[in-house]
Amino acid sequence: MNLTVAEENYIKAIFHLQQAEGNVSTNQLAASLNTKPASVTDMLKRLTHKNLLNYEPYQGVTLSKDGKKQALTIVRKHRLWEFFLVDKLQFGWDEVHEVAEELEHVRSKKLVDKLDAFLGHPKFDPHGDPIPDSNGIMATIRQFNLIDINPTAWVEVCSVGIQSAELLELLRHKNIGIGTIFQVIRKFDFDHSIEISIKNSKSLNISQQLAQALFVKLV
Amino acid sequence: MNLTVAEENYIKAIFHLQQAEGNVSTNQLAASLNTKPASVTDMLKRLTHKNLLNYEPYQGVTLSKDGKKQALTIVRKHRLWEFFLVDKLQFGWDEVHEVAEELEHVRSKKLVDKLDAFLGHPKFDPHGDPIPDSNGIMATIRQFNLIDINPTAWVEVCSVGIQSAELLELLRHKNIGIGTIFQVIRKFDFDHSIEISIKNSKSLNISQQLAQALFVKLV
DNA sequence: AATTATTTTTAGGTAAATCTAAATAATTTA
DNA sequence: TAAATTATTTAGATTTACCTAAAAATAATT
Ligand SMILES: [Mn+2]
Ligand SMILES: [Mn+2]
Ligand SMILES: [Mn+2]
Ligand SMILES: [Mn+2]
Repeated sequence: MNLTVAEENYIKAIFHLQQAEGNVSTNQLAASLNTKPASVTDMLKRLTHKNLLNYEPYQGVTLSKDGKKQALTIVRKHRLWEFFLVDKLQFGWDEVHEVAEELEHVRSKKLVDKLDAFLGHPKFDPHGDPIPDSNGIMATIRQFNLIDINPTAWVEVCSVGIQSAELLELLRHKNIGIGTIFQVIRKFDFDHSIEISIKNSKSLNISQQLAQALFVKLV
Repeated sequence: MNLTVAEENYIKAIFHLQQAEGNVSTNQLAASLNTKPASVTDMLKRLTHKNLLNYEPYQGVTLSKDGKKQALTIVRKHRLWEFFLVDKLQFGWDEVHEVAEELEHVRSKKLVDKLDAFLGHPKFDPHGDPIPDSNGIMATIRQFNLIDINPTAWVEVCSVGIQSAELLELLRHKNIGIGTIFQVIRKFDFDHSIEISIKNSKSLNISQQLAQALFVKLV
């Protein structure tokens, strides 16, 4: 069953929204897709008719088993292309989302799998989000917000909460990226800033705002 | 002025058809785009209104200056992606057209130019067709059909007239590809087959059908 | 030149994906 | 719990990109 670009965008949006909050509302979808609630209702009916959603009028939606499978192949394509753009074409990770938003709709199983192999079967995209494999299975690691980590713990940066150019600029300046390993040294109550020490390197200060944008795993 | 996928496909089809025969007819376009003449007329009006065509009812169309510029950026994208698929992802050149048909519509000047650089600014696609540069300029070499070359001439294969898997299979078997250099030794009147001799290698026979599918330049 | 055949356009219609405005359902507040 | 507010759906339009059937223009044949 072949989906249109619009249908795929809806499926993907529902997938992401339901991760965070279970049942997804019409208004949430309208906001996330930059469209109007009335348009969303139309589309929900169409996707329900195609058995991709569990939809109860006025009660919001979730993806059906089929819908979830579709969503995972779109997410896989999106993240593989993002990896390609950053790793091979030298895009900054703040520039790739828009382009990947189009590339994710190119239909060719062979293309995706060959791209995956060409890239060396990456497990995470440039923002640290896991890439589903061809069976829709993706790594799930226990992530914590840096703001919640206590001193002396060693951690590895595994994703970012925001993808702005400004964040990227700051991280580059501080020499921090996905995969960087460091130890939390101290937390300051006054401004909630954090002192960290990057593996064999000098220690540096992380502001509250920055800490809130960084997700790490314990190592 | 941003074109839809359908509009881009029309512009590109007109570009290719007018190369061969000047004014392009409604029926030619309908055949080439797998659609109906009535639909073509509709679209011709829309594209004319956007100043991309010179269209005189009942007299066929050609691209305007603007239309030609648009066409060249689409052709550039199509051929760069084909090169990418064959050179980096190991597709056979009979498999790439369909996928490139979708990839060519991804809108990002930056993407195209970075892809071009990543690929090493290739001048020809896997079928031997020239790739326009970012200004729309492409190499033009004087090509001849192998069937028209006379004995003792040295030639280099520069493109193929057909892109079938069957042709690719045969060429691989004979160890011939784009760039292969050989000498035409003899032509046989009975079956119009040709004896050729590949540079430092044994001589071999090319059937009439094969010769008609190969385009070469004199070296 | 008149007839026939072919090509192209027009007329009228459909499905997808959007919209605005109005109606209805659900939730919150007083 | 009744009224007010908010969320969602329905009704009715619009645009794009197609379609079929019929009319009109052009080209080819007697
Ligand atoms: Mn998208
Ligand atoms: Mn990402
Ligand atoms: Mn195309
Ligand atoms: Mn090609």
